[in-house]
Amino acid sequence: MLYLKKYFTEGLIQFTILLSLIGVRVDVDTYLSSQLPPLREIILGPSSAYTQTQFHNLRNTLDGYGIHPKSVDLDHFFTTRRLLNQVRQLDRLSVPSTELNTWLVHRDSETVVSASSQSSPSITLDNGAGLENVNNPDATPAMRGGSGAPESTYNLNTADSSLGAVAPEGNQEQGNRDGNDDLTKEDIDLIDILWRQDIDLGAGREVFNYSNRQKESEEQKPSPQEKKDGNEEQESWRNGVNLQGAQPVDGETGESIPEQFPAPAVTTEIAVSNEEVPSTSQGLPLPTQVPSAEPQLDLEQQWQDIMAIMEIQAMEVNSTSSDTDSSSVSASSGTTEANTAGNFGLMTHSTPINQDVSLHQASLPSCSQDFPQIFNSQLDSVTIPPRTTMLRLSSNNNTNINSTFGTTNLTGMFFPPHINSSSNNITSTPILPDLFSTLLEESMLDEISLLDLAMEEGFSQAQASQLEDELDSDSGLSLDSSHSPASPSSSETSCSSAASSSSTSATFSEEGAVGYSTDSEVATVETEEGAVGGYQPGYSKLCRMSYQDPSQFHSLPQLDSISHNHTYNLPLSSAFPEHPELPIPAGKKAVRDKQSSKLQPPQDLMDKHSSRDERRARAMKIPFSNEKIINLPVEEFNELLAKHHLSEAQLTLIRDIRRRGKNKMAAQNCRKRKLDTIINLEQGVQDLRRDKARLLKEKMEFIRSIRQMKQKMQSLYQEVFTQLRDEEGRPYPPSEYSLQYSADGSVLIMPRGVTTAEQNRKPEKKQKDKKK
DNA sequence: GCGGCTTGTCATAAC
DNA sequence: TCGTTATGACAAGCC
Repeated sequence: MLYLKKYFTEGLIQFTILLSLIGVRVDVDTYLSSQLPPLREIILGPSSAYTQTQFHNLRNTLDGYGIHPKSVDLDHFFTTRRLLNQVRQLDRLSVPSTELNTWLVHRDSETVVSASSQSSPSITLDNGAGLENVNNPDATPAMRGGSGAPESTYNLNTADSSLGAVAPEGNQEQGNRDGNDDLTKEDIDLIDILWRQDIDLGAGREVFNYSNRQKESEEQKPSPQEKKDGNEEQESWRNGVNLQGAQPVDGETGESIPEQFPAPAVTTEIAVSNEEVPSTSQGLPLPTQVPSAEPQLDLEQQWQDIMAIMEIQAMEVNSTSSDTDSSSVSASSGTTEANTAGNFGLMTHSTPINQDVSLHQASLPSCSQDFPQIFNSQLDSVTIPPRTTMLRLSSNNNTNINSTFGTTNLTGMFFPPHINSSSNNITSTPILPDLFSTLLEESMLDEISLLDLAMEEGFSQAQASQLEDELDSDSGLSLDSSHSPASPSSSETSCSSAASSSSTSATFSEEGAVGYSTDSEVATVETEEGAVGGYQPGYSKLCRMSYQDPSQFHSLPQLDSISHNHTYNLPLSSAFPEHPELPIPAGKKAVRDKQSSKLQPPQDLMDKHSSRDERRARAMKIPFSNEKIINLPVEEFNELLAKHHLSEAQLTLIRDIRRRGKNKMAAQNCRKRKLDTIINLEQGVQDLRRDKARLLKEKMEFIRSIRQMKQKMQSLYQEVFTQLRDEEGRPYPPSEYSLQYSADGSVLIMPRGVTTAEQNRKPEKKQKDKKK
């Protein structure tokens, strides 16, 4: 049950993100209240611990004490909207939505047609098959019996016409046996769940409680009439959806609801709109990933892969920026040729965002040439191999989705998020490497000429030297701006990679942050709290991932460099003479701990993993846990103290524990905040450097343009001067005369050496108006 | 042994 | 006044 619940919730979160990315308003608050630290931190980003918060005030707004006010779990409550906005700004995240978009909702008429048997070139069926293969490559009817519910959510290509969306392919076989309408009750139930999730994203989490619903269904089962009623009920709400119009919109979420075409056409294609109806089911599909061989290759992993690819692509794209721009523009304008976009799989994936993509004609260009195999293995099964059919994008019926995913966003999708994230100027940022290289070249090539120009054509010495300095500084700047090892971008990238890879570990901490624990987790924390008692910047300061047991990461090569194992919470012989232990080297110590743990009684084992205060509390026989002592609100804390008759020493210890515990968390928060500040400052520096580079480039362009104008002016001057004749018809020798421009626009020919004062004194002496 | 890093703790100011 | 938080400083432990 927890298993299902967890994956339902994860899927829902991911689905929510996808919906957000495509512009559908989703109230995440409801869903983010679940305890999913890794996902949450990946999705939501920085912990609230980075911001100063009046926890006392916020506490009153929290529902219960399940989350300690200082826990980073509080993120759900006061950072959701801000982070949701950030998520929406992450164009890169729209890539997975492509996957979503390709999940065709298609409905056959009453007849059940096997996807594989379809001769129609419709991508729909293939997609459906692909989806099934992807999500459950080993899917068999037998297996389906075990996890049929989640699987069924993936099979979008079957023929449950009433739903128009969800019916497992596997169930097609069953349907062949039992008839199309003979989906198992579980299937219908699940479909019901899926549908309700989709149309009512504000639903409580109990909606996803499969067993409960199963119970309900079982209660309904006995009576065929009731069953029939249930079907009618489903039918009714389906109809209700249909009645909402061509594009029904969920009133609560604003999400569009898939169109239901009443006509029993063969392979009726449903225009996939932004609503991404299918996504409805997509919230659930995630559970089906569970039985897959590598469930850890989830969305985050794919995103990280994509990010890594895009970083490479960004470089390549920069070399052919014009092509990129054109293709991206064309893609966004809805006149794209898929083949053109095929070079950029990500962009191609973004195109289905257009709601009028006809999936019947849609094809997803192969990503194989651009995507590593790791991603292909995920994507290819979802996307269809290159087809000759092209992605048809209708531009006449686009909703605001198109405005949301305009050219800019599409452009932004090609570049690493860390580049895009820091600047409002999305389009300018991606060309940074190119810009710098250009600047370098231009700097080198033009430096001399610019200085010459400055000297010759009016630039002061100071200006010239300044320009020279700027050019020099720019050169150095370009070299380190994007490769700074300390830059947040690289850090984030590697960190994200580590985080996503870390997701392969099945033992995620359920806590929000290392060192933070809720009361409900006291038991586990007390036993599991070990080496990492607090904030581990190595893999949590940037990733904001939290793990209880760092040993889980020792197998991860990405984290090899982060092998700190500060066992502060392990027994401290120095602090406790009563437990004298010789210091043991960490490596051997771990081994020894492992070995000794088999022999030691539980009490000793607990001591091993307890903090000093915990052991003190045990020694003093404090009747409640340290977590309670630390985390309880003061009222409850005082009540707790009053309830037990405690000695003065015990009370003192308890208050010390509380003070130290709170201070420990405060210190962790403080350090996090510091780090975040540093990271933000680094980001700001990079932004400023980028701005400086841009301004320098503009300046150089201006200088060049001024130089060109001056050259043009010089040529005109020569042309005019050579045409001038004196009273006798002889040309003026350039060595003796020059043209002077007066303020009123007139042009005077003056003997060289004549000062301006003289010119002012006798302007009429040799004045000749030249009307050009 | 030394230096760097991380974490816990204390003291103190501020709210 | 009390409780809590923030933060600098220090120490301990690990690598």
